[in-house]
Amino acid sequence: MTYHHGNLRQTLLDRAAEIIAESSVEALSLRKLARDIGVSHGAPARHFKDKSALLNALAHEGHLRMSIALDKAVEAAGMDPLARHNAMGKATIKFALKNPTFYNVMNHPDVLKHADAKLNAYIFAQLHLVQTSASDAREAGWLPDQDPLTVFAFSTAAAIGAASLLTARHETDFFEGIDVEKLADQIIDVVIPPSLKALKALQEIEP
Amino acid sequence: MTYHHGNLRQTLLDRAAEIIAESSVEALSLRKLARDIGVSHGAPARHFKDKSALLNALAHEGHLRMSIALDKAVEAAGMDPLARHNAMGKATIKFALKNPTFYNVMNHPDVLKHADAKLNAYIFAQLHLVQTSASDAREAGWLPDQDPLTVFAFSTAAAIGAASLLTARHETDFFEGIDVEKLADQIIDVVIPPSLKALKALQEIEP
DNA sequence: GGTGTTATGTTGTCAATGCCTACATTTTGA
DNA sequence: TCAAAATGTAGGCATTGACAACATAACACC
Repeated sequence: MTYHHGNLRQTLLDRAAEIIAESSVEALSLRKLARDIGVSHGAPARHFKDKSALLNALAHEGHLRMSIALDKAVEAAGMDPLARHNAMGKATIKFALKNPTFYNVMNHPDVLKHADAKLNAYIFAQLHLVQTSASDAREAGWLPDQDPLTVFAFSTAAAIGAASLLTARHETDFFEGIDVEKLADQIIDVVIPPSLKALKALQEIEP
Repeated sequence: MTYHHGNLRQTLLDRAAEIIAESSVEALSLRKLARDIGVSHGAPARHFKDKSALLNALAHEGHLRMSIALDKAVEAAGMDPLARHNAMGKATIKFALKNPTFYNVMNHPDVLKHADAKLNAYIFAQLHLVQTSASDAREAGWLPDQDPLTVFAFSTAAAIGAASLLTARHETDFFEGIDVEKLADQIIDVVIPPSLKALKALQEIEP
């Protein structure tokens, strides 16, 4: 009856996300995906030239959602540059914890390898935002002795490292029974004090 | 003439590493691997039950080499717990930069997913070593206000995050023309002062 | 030195997959 | 209305991972 599916593109993306969540990126097969949805094995090609193209689209959607989450968190943090950068770091890890599927796709080596120009530009722009945020925090008094690039790379490394460490839920789970969200916040608070005020207080006490 | 290859197992591993270095983990095919070496397509099965088994073996070799590199770096750092932990962090990133192939295999999601018990145990043990190192540094005066788990997770996240950030050599190369080894060292020095003396000096100046 | 056993490699086969092409049906818009 | 574009189908092809049956080499033991 309905020869045309109507919204196959979105259905493909949704079901693909489900399959990846259940197993992994590698386990995703275009033919199985088509079978699941109840459409012929050639149909997906009309919407995604390639398997890479589909994963690319998923990664893009993930980046969109993540940047929205980060924006929101940063705005909620107010005007203090340290608070904003701190919030950005925490929000990054939180996104990874709450959206493991998207996060996995976004960081999968094969996906990154075949990322198209648009996706690459998006990633680049996002990194640039983090860089600016780090520089702002530095100019407000955070790590004044380090150059801006080091400060940026340090905070970025901590955030993505924490995300990858805490989302790694394979056999060797080092964080069994631990509140990883809380741990994530604590990590970021070590990276950058949660406010300019906290930074000053820290400097007063140290002698 | 020589119907038996003689050391097919090692040859497979070596050639596999080359192929991965040239392209990627996904691009590795058992049949192409066999063709390259000049052996029938069924031969690899005698040495590796599975494609996963081969990658597992490669990952294991990578972890072995890395732990040797870390041991060496830590011993060379002397007795100061801060210097040792600092050296461990730097050596981790350096290993990733100098052995991108092994590092990629070791951290590839598909490889981790199919890691056998032995490999998992090895990874677990390695993490435990880092945890001990972090605790020692903490007891020597580093970040005394944070709990040991936070201190461990913070330093580990920074190291693996820096490794992944600095080895990500895709289109969007944010670190074009930058001395990444130097940057890596600077990042780790922000994470943990390179010596107990440096830590004290830092605390004196701060007021 | 012969011989049975194990280790190693070969060949053939199968199902699954990604991608391509030719074709069918629906939708659209001038 | 009807031609063109969009969307879905069906079949085919080369590649791949895994398996099984077989061949040969290496080795241990008498």
